[in-house]
Amino acid sequence: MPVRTRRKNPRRAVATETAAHGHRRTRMDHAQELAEDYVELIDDLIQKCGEARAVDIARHLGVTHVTVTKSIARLQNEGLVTSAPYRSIFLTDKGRLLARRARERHRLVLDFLIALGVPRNDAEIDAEGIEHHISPRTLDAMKRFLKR
Amino acid sequence: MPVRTRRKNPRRAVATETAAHGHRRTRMDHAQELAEDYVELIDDLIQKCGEARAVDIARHLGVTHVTVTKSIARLQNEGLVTSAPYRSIFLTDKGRLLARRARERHRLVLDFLIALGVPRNDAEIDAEGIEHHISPRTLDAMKRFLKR
DNA sequence: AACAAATTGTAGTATATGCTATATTTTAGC
DNA sequence: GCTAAAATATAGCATATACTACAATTTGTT
Repeated sequence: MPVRTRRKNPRRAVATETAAHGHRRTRMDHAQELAEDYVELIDDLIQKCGEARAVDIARHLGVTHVTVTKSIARLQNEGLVTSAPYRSIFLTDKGRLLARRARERHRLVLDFLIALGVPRNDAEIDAEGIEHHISPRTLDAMKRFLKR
Repeated sequence: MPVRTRRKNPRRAVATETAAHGHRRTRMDHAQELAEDYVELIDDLIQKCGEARAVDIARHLGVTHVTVTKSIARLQNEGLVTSAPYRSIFLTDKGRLLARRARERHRLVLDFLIALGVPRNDAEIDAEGIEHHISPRTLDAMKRFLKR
């Protein structure tokens, strides 16, 4: 008595490959997500407070300072920030570029959601997660919507 | 020579707490994300193929069967699926409910992006990531947009 | 200058999610 | 029934990201 059926479906194979591609994109989005959040926040803190400290980043993200310290170490390995023990955190040119791109995308998604009729509070929270999953085509569509 | 400035800003403290809340929501979204993707896919496979097998799930998600096996074990611990060695995977009532909710949200976000003017291919990939970061208010706004 | 407070660093732990390699079980074909 | 192929399970490894506890350093106050 077979406990499962076997089906051969070449068309479904193609659909599956497409879906797999989509899921891989999502995982890649996630892998980049923390870096984008950090450099964006570091950029904000430098502009608003003159410097970025681990304690401020931790408060902003709702994690412990240990999590921030370890994350900063990884970002330094990726060439996005520079930091030294007990010193402020700085962005590299690469980090600043990523921060700018992230902020632009964040700003656009936020403006779009508000224009769509989402209350600002909800829009701000949702934009935080949505911004990392927007392809250029979707960004373009949101821009067109904002211009109408 | 101080290496950083100290600023006291009560209003900024409130803003930081709000931001932290937003980031926590995003992390909670992520924590739930894999479960939603799995139960939605399992539901799809059961409906379209009569059964859900690890090998099909792995292909669809673009991961190895080992990753699926471990993830299924976690979902079973969460009461979302039932599975036994070398046997098909089934959804529990709880899992079926989550799958339905996830699919509805997925469908809505996808339709919305297409209506917005995003090419279907991009819309499908973006929806995969976006669907997990949509609050009820944003869902409502998308529904209104689709009805216009 | 001394001391308290605040911040940062280190060690260790935990879970999630991904992989390779290999073993085991089930299914399909002959 | 036997064997090959396919699917699944297990072991071990890796990275990311989160925490607690405690130590070290810096900053602020007196």
